[in-house]
Amino acid sequence: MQSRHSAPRTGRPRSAAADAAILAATRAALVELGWSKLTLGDVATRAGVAKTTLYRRWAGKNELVVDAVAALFDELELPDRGSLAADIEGVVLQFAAILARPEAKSGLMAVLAESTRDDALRERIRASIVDRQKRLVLEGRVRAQARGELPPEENPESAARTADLIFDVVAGAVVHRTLVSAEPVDLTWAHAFTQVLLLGLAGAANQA
Amino acid sequence: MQSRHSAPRTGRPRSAAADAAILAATRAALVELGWSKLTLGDVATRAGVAKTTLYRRWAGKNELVVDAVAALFDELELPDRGSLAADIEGVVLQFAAILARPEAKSGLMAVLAESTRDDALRERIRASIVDRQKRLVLEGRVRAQARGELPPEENPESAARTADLIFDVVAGAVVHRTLVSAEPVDLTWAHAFTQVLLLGLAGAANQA
DNA sequence: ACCTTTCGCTACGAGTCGTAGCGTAACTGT
DNA sequence: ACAGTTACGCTACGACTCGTAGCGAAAGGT
Repeated sequence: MQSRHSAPRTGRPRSAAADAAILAATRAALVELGWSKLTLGDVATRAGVAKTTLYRRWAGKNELVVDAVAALFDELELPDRGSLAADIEGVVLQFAAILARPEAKSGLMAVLAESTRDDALRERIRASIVDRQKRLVLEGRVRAQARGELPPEENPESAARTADLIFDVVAGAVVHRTLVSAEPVDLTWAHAFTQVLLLGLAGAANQA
Repeated sequence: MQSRHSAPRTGRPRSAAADAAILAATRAALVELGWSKLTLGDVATRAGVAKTTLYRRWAGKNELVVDAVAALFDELELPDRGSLAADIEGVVLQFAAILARPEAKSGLMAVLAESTRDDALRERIRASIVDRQKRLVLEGRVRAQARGELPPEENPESAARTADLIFDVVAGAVVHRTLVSAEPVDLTWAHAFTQVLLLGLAGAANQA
């Protein structure tokens, strides 16, 4: 991430191990303490680095937690289960499994809350977390079109709007179920949800 | 809320005006500062009360913000627009209008984040905010059944599961659209969303 | 009048924040 | 090998917030 400005070629390089240790320590602190009681000094101690090192790399708590949580979403990928319905179910379960982890819950929601007052933070979240999920929606559609389960899109503009709608519905429902309702996203729920979504989209396409 | 233990009949009564001033000051502080930079001392100053008064009534920042945000959801009600689809659209737009306010965004998300590590807080949120929304789903179904738009439920258990699913999808999608995608819930979106939801539910009911 | 509870105010130790300064460590180009 | 450059660990610091305690005064009930 910080290689946006090509790294300086001279001087002592930043320790990649320290980066990993800090992010791991941040996640551990999120699990034990939650967002509000997490202190940067504590994270530094857990990671075995000096507090100043932490401040040299991240501007503050928000940015640090975004990076720590973003790593959790690296494992997200679109499984090929043979049908569009099964693919969606797989993604829902995968996403839910990540959200079930306490560090993901408390960390992600807290930075989202802060992002309402900080556009730069929202952009960081979008780039490192949200877009990674959105990509799955687009890939899933392409794959379903290749299978012949979906017609090729006629109007690219309305296709983009539909993709956005799907994304908000899927991610929103899973997050709400996990976080607000505090009930598990199990096979039963994922199946019922997927069915409603697919039939709704099919019906809307027929009516249009 | 604090009348759970019937108020003591003797001594100086608590000032109701102070309660209102504190909650209003909390919302104002949320707008200006956001969650993380909101301090109880600042809220007390804004409300014109002593900091100690604040601590006598609320255990901490979490509980205070929950009450302050909960008041925003008092205006939620189910409009009678003639059809199930129109009713749902109305609720979606109403809910979105509340969520669009900055104090609702930052406050609600922050306490939700904290509630992942505090069961008592989650219960408080559920009682004072979430259930008020959920009630609308149940009322909407009853009204639609009276209109003949929905069949009377056969299995009360599956009916409860369906209501939970609807609730998570509606609330989740609106929250995600507003907060994560950071795009407005306008008439176009609300209409498209409602159509997908209703057609999906109808299709799922036919297949069952 | 008397009792009870709340209120505003002040003061306090404890903890966190983010930064500065310093000497040392690690790596690069000549 | 050596000088230049950057990262690191450590310590110390003022500023701020936290949550609580103690006090006298205010506001109500009986």
